[in-house]
Amino acid sequence: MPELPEVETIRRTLDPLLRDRTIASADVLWERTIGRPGPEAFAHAVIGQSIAAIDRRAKFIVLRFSSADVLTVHLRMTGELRFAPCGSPPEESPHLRVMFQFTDGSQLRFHDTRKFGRIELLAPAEYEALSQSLGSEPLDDAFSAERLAKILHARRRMIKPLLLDQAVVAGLGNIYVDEALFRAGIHPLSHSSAISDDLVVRLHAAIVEVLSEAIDHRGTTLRDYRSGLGEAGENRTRLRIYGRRDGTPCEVCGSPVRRIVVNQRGTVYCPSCQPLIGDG
DNA sequence: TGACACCTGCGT
DNA sequence: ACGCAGGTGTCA
Repeated sequence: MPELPEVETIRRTLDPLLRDRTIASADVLWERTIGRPGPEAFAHAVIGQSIAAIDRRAKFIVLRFSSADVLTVHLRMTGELRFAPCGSPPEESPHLRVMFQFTDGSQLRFHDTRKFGRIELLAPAEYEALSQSLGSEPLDDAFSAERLAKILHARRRMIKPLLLDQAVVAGLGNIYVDEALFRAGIHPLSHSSAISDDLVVRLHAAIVEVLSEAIDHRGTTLRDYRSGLGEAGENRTRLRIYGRRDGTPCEVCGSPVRRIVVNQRGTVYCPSCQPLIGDG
């Protein structure tokens, strides 16, 4: 479900609600949701931990405990993290997978229809290793057009799979890659090393713009995504290419858009606005 | 690089 | 009944 803008929106909504709260207990209703250190050890180890900060890295929500341990949440396709104030009605959803109870009676609930989401408790060094394995944060100042040019020109890969690779650029997913390539006028099968510096500048600007706008509109809700307060995002109407059906007219030039499959991901582009560069 | 696995639900 | 879905990990 969520890409960088959705995860960031959840982080922002949860930040003031979770900060300084202390976990009283954790219930694991679906064991495979918990990776390290395993369901029982996890439920025990989080008791008494208090939340010092909530960060985001790539598509991970990162709860930093005052102990320096780190709880990571990856929502994968259908995960949802929701805060429930003290006195909220009990959970009735059959898709509740993990529930954290705080000492003041409020709760943090992890729902996940498809059960792909993962929660882990990591020691500081383990979290560092995870973060090291991920690529640039596209909204950091360090992610410049020059840096993107180095990344693209150093690899011989198709541009779309490259941008989806979290070890290269962290946080992009299927929606925003298609949107950024559309805005930059680059065919998704273009060869990364053949993209000119001028086009890389356009692509860099498109990535930053697409992600920033989506955050401004609190994410894209297609079906499952909700903020930490259960609200849908407003970005869907701003999508220009993602999700369009094959043959429907391009919003810019009117020629029919194409829908293809790239690495098992549905991919929409306009053959007229997005010419192929290199072999693809 | 691709095929498949992990899962459930929804639209056609 | 079938295909498809905001993701990623692991095989050959």
